[in-house]
Amino acid sequence: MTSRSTYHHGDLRQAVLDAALDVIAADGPAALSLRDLARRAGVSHAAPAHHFKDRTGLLTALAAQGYGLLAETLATAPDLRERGVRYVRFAVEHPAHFQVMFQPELLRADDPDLIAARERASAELRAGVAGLRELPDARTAGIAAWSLAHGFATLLLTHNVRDALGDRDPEDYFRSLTGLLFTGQLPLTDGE
Amino acid sequence: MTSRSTYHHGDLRQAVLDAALDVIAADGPAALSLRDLARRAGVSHAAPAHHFKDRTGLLTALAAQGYGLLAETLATAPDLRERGVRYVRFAVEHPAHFQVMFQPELLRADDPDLIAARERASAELRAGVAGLRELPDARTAGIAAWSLAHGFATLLLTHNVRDALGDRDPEDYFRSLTGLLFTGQLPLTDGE
DNA sequence: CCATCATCTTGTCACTGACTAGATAATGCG
DNA sequence: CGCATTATCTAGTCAGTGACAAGATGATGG
Repeated sequence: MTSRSTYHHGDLRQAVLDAALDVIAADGPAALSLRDLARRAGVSHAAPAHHFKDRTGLLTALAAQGYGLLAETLATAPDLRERGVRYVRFAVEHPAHFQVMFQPELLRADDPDLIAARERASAELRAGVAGLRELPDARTAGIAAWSLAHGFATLLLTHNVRDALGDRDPEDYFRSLTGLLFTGQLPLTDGE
Repeated sequence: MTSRSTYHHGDLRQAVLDAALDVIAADGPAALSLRDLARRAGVSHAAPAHHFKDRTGLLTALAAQGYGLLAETLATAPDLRERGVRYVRFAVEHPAHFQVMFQPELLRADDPDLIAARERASAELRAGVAGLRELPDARTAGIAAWSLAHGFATLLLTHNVRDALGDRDPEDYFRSLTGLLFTGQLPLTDGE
């Protein structure tokens, strides 16, 4: 990849995005360097800027891509619990996307692609509780379910549930979490 | 603060930590520059390095401080629900600490102070479910409660629940979340 | 066939983190 | 009290980075 016969790369945009995913998954967004990505793709140090304008542009493109993937993943889930499971699965399978999506300081908030993709994912999240008509406040219920899945996914990626997990599959573990919570087995008060 | 009569600053360590909290709360950890912090404190660009070794050292010190604060906050909570509420409150009142604490790539994982402080906070989290003797698996219950609080706190700080929140107090909203979840009002399957 | 445009290169600038050597103050030990 | 040791801070330097500008190369369409 270091030497190239053609002057043009061919698909530099995707090559840079893929390389960025590797770097971020390994060492986080802070370790990401446009010049390093350029070296990996075998192009000059300023080439990536033409596709993403700047560092923020690259991260914004990644986040938009992530929201798109998440929306796809959620779309075909049969019920609310499965939506949660797929949310967790998305975080595990696309850790770099997930990290970038939820660090707004790294992104250009007014980017049209980002806003559109986020809205698609958001609609899928809302769809998960839309059918629960007996609920007084579907939106609050949605936030509750989202919080649970997002929190577990985040703690998973930040290595905070390793001991509890053991060698169990994260998705299975999450299923048992929902079972514990939603059946009212966990009392809130008078614990002692 | 720019000019200083004495050669020594007096309390440069805390001054740098405080300035770092401001920067991170405003623009995230990525916007943090040791040289900028030095300028704010009115010292030379290399002075902070003596207190924190490097950038990672500074962030690790912040994280350790954060875990200490969190442990203190949780210690006096009367029951599990109130522990969750205080977890959310901590995230709102100390957003910079919270962000840094849960980005392991930014930290020195083997730092003794960090490990000790994290263990103190972890013990307080476990204490929240320790009294629930009727539970088959207190550890899993702890992860469930932690996930919910952590997820809500994270979504709060990343501006993902603004619309749902309106002008309500985040803590109150979280209380209603727990009420909704733990009483089994939210069916998991057959949503449609 | 040529004009236009997208893509890539080269060169440059200010800024940053990390390191080194040396200056200055505080501390403790005889 | 005097002096050595240590903690703290300054000044200088280097490689790496993001951003920008100007120009080269190749593709595309009228």
